[in-house]
Amino acid sequence: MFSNGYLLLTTKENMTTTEPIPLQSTHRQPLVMVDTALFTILDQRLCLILARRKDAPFEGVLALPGGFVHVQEDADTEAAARRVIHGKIGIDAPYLEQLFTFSGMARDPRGWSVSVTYYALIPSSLLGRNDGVETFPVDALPALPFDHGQIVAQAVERLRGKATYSSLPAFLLPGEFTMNDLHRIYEQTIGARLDKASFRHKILDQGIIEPIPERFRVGAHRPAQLYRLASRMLTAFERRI
Amino acid sequence: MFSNGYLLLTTKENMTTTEPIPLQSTHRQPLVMVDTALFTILDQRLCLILARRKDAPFEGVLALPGGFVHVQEDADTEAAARRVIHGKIGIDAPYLEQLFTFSGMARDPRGWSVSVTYYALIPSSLLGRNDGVETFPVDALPALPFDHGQIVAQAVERLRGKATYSSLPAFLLPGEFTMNDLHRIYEQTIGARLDKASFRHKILDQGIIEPIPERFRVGAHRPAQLYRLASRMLTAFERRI
DNA sequence: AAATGTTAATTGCAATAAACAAATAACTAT
DNA sequence: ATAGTTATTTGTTTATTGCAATTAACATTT
Repeated sequence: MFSNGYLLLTTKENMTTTEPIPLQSTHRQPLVMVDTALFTILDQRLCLILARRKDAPFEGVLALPGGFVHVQEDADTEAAARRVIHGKIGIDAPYLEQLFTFSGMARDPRGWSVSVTYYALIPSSLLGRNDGVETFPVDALPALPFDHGQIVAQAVERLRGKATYSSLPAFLLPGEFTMNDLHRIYEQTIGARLDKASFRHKILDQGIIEPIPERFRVGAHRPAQLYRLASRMLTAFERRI
Repeated sequence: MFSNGYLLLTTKENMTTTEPIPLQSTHRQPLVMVDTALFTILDQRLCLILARRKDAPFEGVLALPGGFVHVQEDADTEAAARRVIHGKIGIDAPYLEQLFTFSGMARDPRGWSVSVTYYALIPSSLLGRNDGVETFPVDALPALPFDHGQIVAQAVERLRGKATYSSLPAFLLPGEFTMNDLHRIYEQTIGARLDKASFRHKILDQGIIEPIPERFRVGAHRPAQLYRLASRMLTAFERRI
């Protein structure tokens, strides 16, 4: 059957030649769900988007948006996460990344379960009015059901870890922003002070943003150069905006 | 029922007061398994431990050690991974970390599945003789079944990413090692040349290892100081060794 | 015993990057 | 015009890193 030694990846071709194996685990299988930590910036503070649960357990309680994985419909758990996010706040997240998979007996009163968690960065400009959706600064969250507190803690840690040396926080901003906007966002996500001059150098050297020619934000001060994410930083999705 | 507003975490206490909710997902649930990428150093090369599969599909083919999650027995997926590793090579992995959760229709001929993957670092000194277990340099692997090639690629990437600024590679070494041993391991895992002097400085400044007083490795050269992982770097498990 | 070879460990210096402090620029509002 | 506000730049100082050369402590060979 495997005369060529090894098979690399199960493609659709060899799936049809492989007879379907109805093998089931001899053990009861857990529930598989996805939960999402959605970050945004409001009033220059790093915030989390929470939604009131529609079903038991914890019906009506604020929690991370989540749901079961739909084996028939979802291509994978990331697709499930996108579906959950779209269903909850009506938009596609510009930045979405798998965080961690939580599991065990204790996390859900329904029993042993697995939750594949994702975190996403969402510019507040994309947020409309949504029923049952509320935002909270990450340093002033309500108590959360299940192990969602743990999930949030890990999401914040990951975001902070990545923010220091990547373009991540820029995804929390709208298309145009000033150097100071970006500076504030980085300070918020990292949770510490950053030197303005050094920050400017690092960001520009890395080439993750580019100035928009002739575009400035005016006000009671020297006009501020407007920047945008460098085109090479954008996903195919973003470029379409 | 939730008169105090919110519940933080589902503890054993409130699990008994919460009536068991036999709620099931309205959708068919996927198979949940764990797969492990086990790294070790042999002949000063970064290697991966593979095992021949005992069951269909791909029976007899070399693959990442893995298995189904046992809802009854496993505390969580990490416990399942530890069980798999122990069953396969008979030891507990000194360093074990969750890598990524792969999912979807295409990865397993049995249908839609979820694999929570882990990677582990195992000093070759702990490896005994094991039936059906073989090691391969990561840059000379056989073709692998399922999506295991992808899993390995991601594991190597993660290891390389973390190695640069952490104590990770030190877990691939036995209890005592020289600065040169460590230097070689870092070069292997990172896959690039590192300046010896700078390396020495960085490692010692970070305090991830400490010299063992009065202990040297002798040979046809100036005796080399022996080091060990600084005690604060060790897990509770490691300290017992 | 002296010379040689080998690897360990240290040192010095140039290049680079980061942190800190301050000055200057370009406006608005009064 | 002047004061106020924020943007941007310019130095100066302080680590960090990369590279090359040097010294140390042996074993081995002659």
